[in-house]
Amino acid sequence: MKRSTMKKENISQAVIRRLPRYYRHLNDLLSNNIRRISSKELSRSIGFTASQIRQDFNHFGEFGQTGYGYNVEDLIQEIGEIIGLNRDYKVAIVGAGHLGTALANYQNFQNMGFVVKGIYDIDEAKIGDHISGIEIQSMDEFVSDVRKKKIDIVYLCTNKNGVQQAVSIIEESNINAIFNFCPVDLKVKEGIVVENINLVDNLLALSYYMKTSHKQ
Amino acid sequence: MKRSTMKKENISQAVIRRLPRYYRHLNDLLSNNIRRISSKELSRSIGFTASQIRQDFNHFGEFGQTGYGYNVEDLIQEIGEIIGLNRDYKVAIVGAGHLGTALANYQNFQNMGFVVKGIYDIDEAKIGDHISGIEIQSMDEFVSDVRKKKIDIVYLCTNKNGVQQAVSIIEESNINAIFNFCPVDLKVKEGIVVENINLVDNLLALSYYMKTSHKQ
DNA sequence: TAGATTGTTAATCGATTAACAATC
DNA sequence: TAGATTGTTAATCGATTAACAATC
Repeated sequence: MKRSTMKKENISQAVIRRLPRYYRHLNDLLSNNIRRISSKELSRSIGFTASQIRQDFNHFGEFGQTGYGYNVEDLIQEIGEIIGLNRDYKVAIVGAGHLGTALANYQNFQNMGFVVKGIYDIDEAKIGDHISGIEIQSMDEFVSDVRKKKIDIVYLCTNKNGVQQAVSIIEESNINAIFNFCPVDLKVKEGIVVENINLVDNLLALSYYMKTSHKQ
Repeated sequence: MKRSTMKKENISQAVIRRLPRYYRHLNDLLSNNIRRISSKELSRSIGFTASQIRQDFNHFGEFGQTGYGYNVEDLIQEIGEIIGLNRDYKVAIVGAGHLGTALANYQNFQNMGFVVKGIYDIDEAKIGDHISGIEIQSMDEFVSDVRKKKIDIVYLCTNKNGVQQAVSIIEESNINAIFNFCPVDLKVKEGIVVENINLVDNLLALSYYMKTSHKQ
């Protein structure tokens, strides 16, 4: 197998969004002790076409072996590196409400190497409390504290009113990735990557599909 | 303006996923007292092309007026109906962990008419506790209780191990919509609509884009 | 009326699928 | 070797964008 050559023409969103699916699915296969798989078999279990699977992988290198298929363990390693899972990430949570609390306790993130190192809020009443063993600090300390702690990512879960103020403070720090849970189209300065989770949008899509599935 | 004729050829996911964006954005415009808008102006503020906006709306009817544009209020009403917001929905939460608690308290869902009416868990220790004023009940009571309460939707937020058992129980009830927060590819019987939220997938996509935005 | 803007058809672009030579 | 399966090019499909006649 040729080593990940990272062609990187310009890989489409569609491809990138499938990478985590591959990663998760291949890990499931491995834990069922399946150590080798063809695109055809993988197609059957993951639900993408074999053609698409081969196309997807080929964006990043030649991971397979003609006439043999793919080594599951190697493939997990390769895709993990492409995604960026060959390291840990330090996380700050901004907004210590119910959602912030849930994310601080969310094991599936920690298991992937995303470790919460700080929690911040503007509400004086909350400061000093602990969530998941971490003390809630004031947003006044945010910029200096995240620099000290070398934080990589913010999980943004303030309420709607607090968002833009929080973003301003985050922009003052050296953080360049925001995982945004506020139902707002965030405006951030260049160089900051934003992944928006808009649960309301998803719920409304579900609502639409409920109606249509009924009818036919 | 012609009334929503509901052509319903076969509307693509891409279009449906934009509907909540329109709905949210138009409400923002209305609260800024903008009562009339052209596809061109809307394009500038929402970020889709004017052409796409007109195409999208035309899947559902003729909502505009030649030479004038669209009436914001009417458009909100129309899109709301298409999404299915002209009614309330009764929700049951399955899994009373941190995430279930956050969702029970999430005002943005309630504001759209999705009202939590029951919370269920298998953990005996939690049963009888209250979240957001609602008593946690045993999953043993689920089927009869959701029928009694006329529940429409389940927010599924058990841990990974509990998922399939929970799904079996849900399938016994008359519920046909699941908003799934478990990082698992759910298998459900036909007729049940599933909207999957996989936060890990989103976090991994963010991780990928962090790397690539750095490099260039 | 003249200008603006829709609804809709046609053109373009991009992503998915099919096909197949290369080769393990 | 024969069978299997990749990597990759070509064909197809679907979604987005452009263009423009109709008309308010």
